[in-house]
Amino acid sequence: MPRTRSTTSPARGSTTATEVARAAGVSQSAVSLVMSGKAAGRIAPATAAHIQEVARSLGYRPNVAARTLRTGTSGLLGLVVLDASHPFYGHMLSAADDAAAGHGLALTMIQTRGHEDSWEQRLADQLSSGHLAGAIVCGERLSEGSPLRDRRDRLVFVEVPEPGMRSVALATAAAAADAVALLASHGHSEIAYLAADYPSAVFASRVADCADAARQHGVTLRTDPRWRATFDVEPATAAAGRLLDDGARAVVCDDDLLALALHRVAAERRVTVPDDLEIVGVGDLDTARLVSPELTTVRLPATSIAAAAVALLLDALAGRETPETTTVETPLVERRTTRSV
Amino acid sequence: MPRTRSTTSPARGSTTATEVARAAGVSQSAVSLVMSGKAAGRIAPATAAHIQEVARSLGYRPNVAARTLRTGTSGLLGLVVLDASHPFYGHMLSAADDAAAGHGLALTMIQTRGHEDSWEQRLADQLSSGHLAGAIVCGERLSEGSPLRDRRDRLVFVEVPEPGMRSVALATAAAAADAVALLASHGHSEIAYLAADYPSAVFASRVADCADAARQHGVTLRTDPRWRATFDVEPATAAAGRLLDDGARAVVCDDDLLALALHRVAAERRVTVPDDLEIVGVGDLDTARLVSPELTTVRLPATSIAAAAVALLLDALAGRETPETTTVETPLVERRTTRSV
DNA sequence: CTGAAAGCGCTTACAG
DNA sequence: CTGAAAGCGCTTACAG
Repeated sequence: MPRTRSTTSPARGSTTATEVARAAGVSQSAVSLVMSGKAAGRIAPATAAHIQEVARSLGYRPNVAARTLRTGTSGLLGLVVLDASHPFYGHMLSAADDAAAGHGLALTMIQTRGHEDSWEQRLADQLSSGHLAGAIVCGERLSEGSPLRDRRDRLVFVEVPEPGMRSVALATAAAAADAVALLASHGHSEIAYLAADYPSAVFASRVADCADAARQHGVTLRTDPRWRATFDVEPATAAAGRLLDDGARAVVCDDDLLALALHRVAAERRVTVPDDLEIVGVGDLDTARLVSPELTTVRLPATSIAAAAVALLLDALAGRETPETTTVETPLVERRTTRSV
Repeated sequence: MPRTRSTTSPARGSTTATEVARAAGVSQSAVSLVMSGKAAGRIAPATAAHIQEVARSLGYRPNVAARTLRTGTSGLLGLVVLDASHPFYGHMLSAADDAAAGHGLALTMIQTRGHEDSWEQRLADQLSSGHLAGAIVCGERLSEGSPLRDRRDRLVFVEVPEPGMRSVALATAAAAADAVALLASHGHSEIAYLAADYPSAVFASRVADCADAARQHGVTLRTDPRWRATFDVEPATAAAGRLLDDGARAVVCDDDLLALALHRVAAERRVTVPDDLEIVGVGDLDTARLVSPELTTVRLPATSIAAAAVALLLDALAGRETPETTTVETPLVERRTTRSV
């Protein structure tokens, strides 16, 4: 007579290893060994095949919570991004998921937009609770006394390297220098900067790179609090409008979405691009090639970046020693919103 | 003398409830009760406060794998989308994550693009293994004999209702009718359809809706295998070019990205929009308003759709009875790629 | 109000 | 080659 299910235990529907073992006439440990691919040399091939068959016919799937509890590491990776609805981060998500899936891992995300003060704690909690095995942090740096400071072995930083942590750095400083050099060579003595209105470290780093480049080329980089906006269409077009009102003729933008907003406002006002206004974006979103004239922009190759970040994180989780920083090239792609000579 | 850690157990760093209990001088069950918010009337307030304090000082986070194993339900929801890098699905991801986080749940995704034949099995496995508590399926229908058939209580379908399953339906048929009516009223007797080259059910359903509407308006809806493309820039612009070569003057597109590609090709060829070519998209991506002329399109409100889907899924998981289908309105937004009379 | 104990479903030495 | 057993860290009746 089968044991009555204890009333303490919650209702559950799935087949367990014990049930497979009973049906196959073997021990539960034999089932476990076979299912986890550790049967070689420990279970007779015929027995293993029989177990496989019975497991298949019962639709058995090892319970991941039990496995995680027992082994101490989960199969979930976190990806911290500003906003999953931004096409670049969408690409990162997509590519990181593909890369993780290739290793039998799943991906979950943490959005920082609107959670600027809490994402670090939330991520730290998810790491402490064993929910996440590790995480990739895009575009952000750690705050003073961050609860993530001592998580070196479980974190990888992307876009803005974090000292002492594994990082995927982007060569955007070189791209910024190229952009500034290009605009300076067209005779601009002033370059305006259309900035993203988010506290993420990545944007602070982008203006800084441009300012450095401007200094080297003897050109002025102008910034203004009124030339800042989130990526939403209305604020972005409004900020772009103010920048045009203020007479900008050469503009570098924190992001393609901002560049596209400026592009749009220029078209509306019949400002000729690139003759009367030159625009450089960052990202090389698909849309950069769907507007006319096509956008000159700094290409951020999401697929390579995501692959590098996942590889670095897997090394970290496996305790493998790796060079601390991987650098990904981010070429300036000259298209039609800058003049060609 | 502290007990030596069993050599069988894997290395683990985190604080456990037992450690908190020891430090606080109470039982492990008291700690559990307090941490899960079930202390009211069971633990003296002073004791509870003390436990809270000790837990906080030790940085204690309940292990989620243990909780999941014990309670039988995980805190992870799945979102099945064609491709996370598509801005609409990026928005869905973003909004669904916000909605889920509001209930203490996390979100993970499953991409169908490139995994047309395996996503159902993969999702079924993740459900069976207890990895996912439930999932939201966007734009897809179940195949014959799908392993997901009997998962009614854990699934919600979005975009294309699945018979017998909880669904968030979109009123896109009405929008398609409006679009066709608009174009017909401008004197077009033929409307061309620029189609998405993915097997997802949602696209099949969109053409079908347009074909129905065309029939009702005595107008011909033309489709052609050469007028199909994925959302990548090159194939999309190539297909748009063929459609223009073939003389289309009024075009409905499966997606804004396709509409934008057509918009781009038209600009390149100096085809005047909307006078010589009218374009209707689907999605109302941000970019629809960043091109000039702005795109007429069917608005898909990702935030409402995601919120409705998460709400329905939570009802399902809680065993609450709900109406099977929630319908979200998807208005046709008339902008400048269609004529205004 | 509090604690001891069972048990969720696995993995992994260990004994045979 | 195989099985019995311990134990991962919780939640939850149950007894006091």
